[in-house]
Amino acid sequence: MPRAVPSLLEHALLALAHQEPRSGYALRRVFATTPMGHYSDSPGSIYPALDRLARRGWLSAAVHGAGSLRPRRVFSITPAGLDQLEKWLSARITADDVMWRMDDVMLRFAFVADVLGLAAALAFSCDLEGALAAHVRQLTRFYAAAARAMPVTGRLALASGVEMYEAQHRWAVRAVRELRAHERAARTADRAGRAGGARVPRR
Amino acid sequence: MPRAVPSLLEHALLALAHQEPRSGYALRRVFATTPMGHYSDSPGSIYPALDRLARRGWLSAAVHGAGSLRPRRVFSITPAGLDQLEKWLSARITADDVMWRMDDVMLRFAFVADVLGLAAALAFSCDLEGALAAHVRQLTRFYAAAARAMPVTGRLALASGVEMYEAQHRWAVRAVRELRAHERAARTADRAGRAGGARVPRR
DNA sequence: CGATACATGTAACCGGTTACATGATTTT
DNA sequence: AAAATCATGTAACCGGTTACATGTATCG
Repeated sequence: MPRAVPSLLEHALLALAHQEPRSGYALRRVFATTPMGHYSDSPGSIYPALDRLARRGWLSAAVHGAGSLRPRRVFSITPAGLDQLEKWLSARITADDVMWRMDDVMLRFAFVADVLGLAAALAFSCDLEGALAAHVRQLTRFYAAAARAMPVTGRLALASGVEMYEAQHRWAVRAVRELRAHERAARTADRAGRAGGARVPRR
Repeated sequence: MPRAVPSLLEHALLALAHQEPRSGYALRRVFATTPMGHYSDSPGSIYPALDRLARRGWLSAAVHGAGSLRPRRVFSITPAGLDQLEKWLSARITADDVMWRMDDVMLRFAFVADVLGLAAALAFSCDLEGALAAHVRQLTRFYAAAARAMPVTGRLALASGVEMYEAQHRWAVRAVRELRAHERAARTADRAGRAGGARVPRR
């Protein structure tokens, strides 16, 4: 019976395997060389996670060099895995998500256009922008009420939290704008392509 | 033998017990009602953590209602606990800290003035400001190199990371400024106090 | 040939999550 | 008296961390 809530690391692995089939080591390198490393590298977490995903039927491992002492496994996503990935990526963003699980939200954001397309990415961003705006309002109220009673650095630490969310919100507004522009560009290219004989490539 | 690296939750509990002796429930409530909840509330983590801290001799538990079926324990910090707390708070900030452990850094910041005083808080902020500036430069370089090859939302997600660090840095600059002002005010008050007969209270 | 990077794993440990259990006090 | 809230805990589960073990390919 598949676990109800896969870990962030498992989702990240699923999404990376969706981009292209990769070996365990190739996956590790992604975590080791990009800010994705926040979702934890180290063989001790990745190889067991890959095993779990394979056992659940979300990844399939093509074994290269089956006879040798060190067979290499290259992981690809399965239809069931893609289902799970899409389910994860298309879940609506809740107030709890932005309050407690921004790491998960941003990981989802990083892959949403890849898997679900530009329109879904745009919807995701709009949702996110709204949820962030609401959370900033709430946090600001909390700050106004609590700041007076707090010692200097405690207050500053709280202010930092508020400002991080404000920055994240400004970013979300820009993300919406950029994705809209992208969509417009894609539509224009599409129309030009159909009108003029598919001269502009879609990718 | 005490663990080498206490968890964030343990440090948070130590710091809160340092502010004033508190019961397990009172501590839980702090986590449940403030953004400190990010360091995890829930009895299943807090009570065992308090047990560990008491076993290590960093907290001492004053038992109220010893005979009853539900004795209450009020935790205070011990000299050994204060040692540990000071050691944690006075550790220099490294590049790794800002890259991988900003949650720990900000938790330390929130308590540093409380435990070590304003001067230490100011030094901490200056360090932090410098480390953040360096990290922003590094991240910006990475972004410039990687952005071109990335899909839209992946690039935007990365940009979000850069902007979060930039916002954190701007905050740090302001924190330094505010703490300097605070120190100046404290010194002035002190001088006025000594000159005019301790009329202005230090706290 | 030896060092280094590539590549894959295992196992012990630990702490956080979730869910459950229970008693005391206050409110309706 | 029932319900809600205050208050304290326990136990199973799970996954990430750390450290270790080992084999393969490449390069100077």
